[in-house]
Amino acid sequence: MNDQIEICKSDTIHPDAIERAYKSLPEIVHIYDMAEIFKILGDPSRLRILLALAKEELCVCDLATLINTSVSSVSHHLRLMKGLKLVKFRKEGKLVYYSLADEHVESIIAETMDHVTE
Amino acid sequence: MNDQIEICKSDTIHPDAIERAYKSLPEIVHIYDMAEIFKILGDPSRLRILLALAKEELCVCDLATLINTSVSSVSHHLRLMKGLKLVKFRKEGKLVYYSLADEHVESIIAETMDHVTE
DNA sequence: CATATATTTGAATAATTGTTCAAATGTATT
DNA sequence: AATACATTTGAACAATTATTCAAATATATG
Repeated sequence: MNDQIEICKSDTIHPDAIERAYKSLPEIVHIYDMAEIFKILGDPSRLRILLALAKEELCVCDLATLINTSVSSVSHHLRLMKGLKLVKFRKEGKLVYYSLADEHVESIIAETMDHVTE
Repeated sequence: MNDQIEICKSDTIHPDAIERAYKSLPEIVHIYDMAEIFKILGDPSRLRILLALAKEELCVCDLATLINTSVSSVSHHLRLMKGLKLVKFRKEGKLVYYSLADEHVESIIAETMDHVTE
């Protein structure tokens, strides 16, 4: 076996604690879903977009002006966030208006803001 | 200028909305700090480590067994999370026990869990 | 229909990152 | 001291990703 090189010799140092912790873990699929969301939130440009949308409904062009990047870049970010249901949109003529999909996004960011400002 | 190719022609489609949104944004440094935290949370292995530590204090070896990866990999993850004050540790002989640094981490993950399970 | 503007999309590139491997460090035990 | 085991560390590699550029759509207007 390959594992023995890296894995601890005494395979289970605290078997009971491991067992309890293991049983408390959410379903693996939910863990992957959460990781995907956090990965999306882990980019300053996207965070700024979401924070802006928490305050105002804005079109793609507004967002590009606001965070000072290309329209294309903003559009790519919005596509990712649409995919994870973090933002929603409505079309009005040439323009596409984006806004937050639900209040969870705000809560998650607010909680993290608390963490970094304390 | 280079900008004119990508930036919208009508530089400000909704100047008032942009202004309001801009003023509501947190300081840029906090946005970058938050992004760093989310980036760290955006990995399934690290999420599992944090979720396990939310339930039990565990040593590096326990964590490696629990999430079925190498000790080295776990150690690298823990180093990153230590750096962002997401986990804390105490040494006891050969062993190093890790636990969550504060309850914010749990709240952030819990809020996100709500989002993915609804 | 032709033009103008907003948005989307796909490919390419540069940068970041998770894991592995090998070696080093720290701490007990014989 | 020497051995054993837990943990850390650094370098290397493969995979992922943010941005840019160019081109394609979509929608209004002259």
